[in-house]
Amino acid sequence: MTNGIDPAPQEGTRARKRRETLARITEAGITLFLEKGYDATTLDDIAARAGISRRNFFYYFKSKDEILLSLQSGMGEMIVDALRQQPVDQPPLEAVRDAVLKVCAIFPTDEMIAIDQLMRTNPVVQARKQASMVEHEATLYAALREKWPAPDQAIRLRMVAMMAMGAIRLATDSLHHEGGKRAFTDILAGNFAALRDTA
Amino acid sequence: MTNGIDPAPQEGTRARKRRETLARITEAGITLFLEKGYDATTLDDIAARAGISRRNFFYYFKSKDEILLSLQSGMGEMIVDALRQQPVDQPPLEAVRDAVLKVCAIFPTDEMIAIDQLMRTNPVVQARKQASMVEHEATLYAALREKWPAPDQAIRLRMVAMMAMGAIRLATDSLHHEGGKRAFTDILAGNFAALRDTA
DNA sequence: CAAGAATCTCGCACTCAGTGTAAGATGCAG
DNA sequence: CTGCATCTTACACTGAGTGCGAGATTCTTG
Repeated sequence: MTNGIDPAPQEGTRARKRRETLARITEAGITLFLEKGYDATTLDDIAARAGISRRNFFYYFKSKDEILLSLQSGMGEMIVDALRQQPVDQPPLEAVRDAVLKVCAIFPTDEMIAIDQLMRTNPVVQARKQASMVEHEATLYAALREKWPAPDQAIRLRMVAMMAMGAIRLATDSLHHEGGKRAFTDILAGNFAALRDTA
Repeated sequence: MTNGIDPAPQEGTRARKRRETLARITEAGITLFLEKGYDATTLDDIAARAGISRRNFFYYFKSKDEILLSLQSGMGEMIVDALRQQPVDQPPLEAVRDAVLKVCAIFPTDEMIAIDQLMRTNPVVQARKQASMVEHEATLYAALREKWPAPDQAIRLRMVAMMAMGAIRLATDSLHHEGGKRAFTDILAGNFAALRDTA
């Protein structure tokens, strides 16, 4: 659940203010979404609470749903970073599995459920979430190709990226339907095991 | 690319008119989208061309993007039907592969490219398309469970459904980037082969 | 430090998708 | 024929997102 708001070595006034405003908008959005629901929360509400004009909201986010989407926008890069640190002598699918498990262990399960719940209330948001998974899939595929550049591996690596992101997606789905009985990483590990046994 | 407009044994005046109006709206939409682009086409344009009021459009479609989405809404059911006719002694992934290949052979490649191109022009439409793939995935999973009801197979079958729909999605992606060099079914078959070799 | 560029902020006016309502027209079943 | 469900329309409204232009703030460079 990382947005692009965290660190900043040597940042000037401008960068600091931007970061702060971004954080204020995000917090205002999440709070109001949880309070009155996604659809019932207008951009006027969010802007007022964040202390900015409605017009200026669009200088920070392209659309209302980006507030929620930004919460998981960092995941793609995090997985890629973790993947780069895996040994090369592993089979690709196992390397990705280990990387994904490391990254997902960071996110608190209850927070994931809350955000997921929120996204399910609006079909467009839900759809964009799936689309962002597809983007992460593409990012992951690029990283896999860097690590295993042999051309005859390309199709296989594309499938690996697809399966890995699919495993994550189905794990969040199970998490939602189980309501938190099993830990996220356990479900995820089970999915990867099923993948290996299947194909 | 089947919408719910085709057959109708014993249909009354009402059902016939509804079918005709639905077809007129769809045709008006597609024509205008291809002519002026998706975003530049307003619901007023579509309604005028289809000979209905703007308000009445929403009696046939929930939203503008549903015109495009409806073009592939039948695919899930078609795959499921094809799957039911596969022999049971096959491994699940192979049964799904054969079913998918049969269904996809029906759709003309050039039409698929045209619709796909259209959808790529608008991020929300694109996102909803991915979301509809996820729905088809769920439908497929349900059908797989019917055919192989053993409880210990459940997770595996969920992965199979995910991989199959993923293979289709990545095939349309390749189709788009290659611009029609290879036939769709060839790409798809290649993807399934890569799946089997990988996991 | 001064001046100009780049970034940020706002208000206003506008387009368009989508919804609520209420009233009229048309097809259907008893 | 008559009541009921379906279809159709016009009107008014909310809210997301964009274009524009003008003012303020921060950064950069001479």
